[in-house]
Amino acid sequence: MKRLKLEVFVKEQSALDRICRVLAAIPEGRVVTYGDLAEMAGYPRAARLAGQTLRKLPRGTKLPWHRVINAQGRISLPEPGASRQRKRLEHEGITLLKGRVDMSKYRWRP
DNA sequence: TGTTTGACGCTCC
DNA sequence: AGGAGCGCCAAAC
Repeated sequence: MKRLKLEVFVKEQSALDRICRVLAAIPEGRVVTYGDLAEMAGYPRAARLAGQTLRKLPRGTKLPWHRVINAQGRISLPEPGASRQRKRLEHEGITLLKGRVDMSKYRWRP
């Protein structure tokens, strides 16, 4: 908890909290970029923070971490994670041509 | 308190 | 199309 000047108390939220909440809202069969994820979580221009945060997720998480790819439509996660991600994406009907997702088709923007 | 670190992104060329 | 260079920014040291 952090006390602000206006005598108001606000619950402090970590980037992990905020990013996880946005992450959970991404619909099946759609993707977002790291930049999108960060921005939607309230951290504009902090794309790297999104990646740094996803990296901390436990292996067994139910959150759709695999729906986050880079702005070029490519998987950024190094192997062996990349294979797991590609498999999960294809399982949701997201096709990768030449290792790339068609962003004009699958990118989710509320 | 200052530096380093990336599952990044954008602009050249 | 694809790579080099540089900017970005909260976390982790």
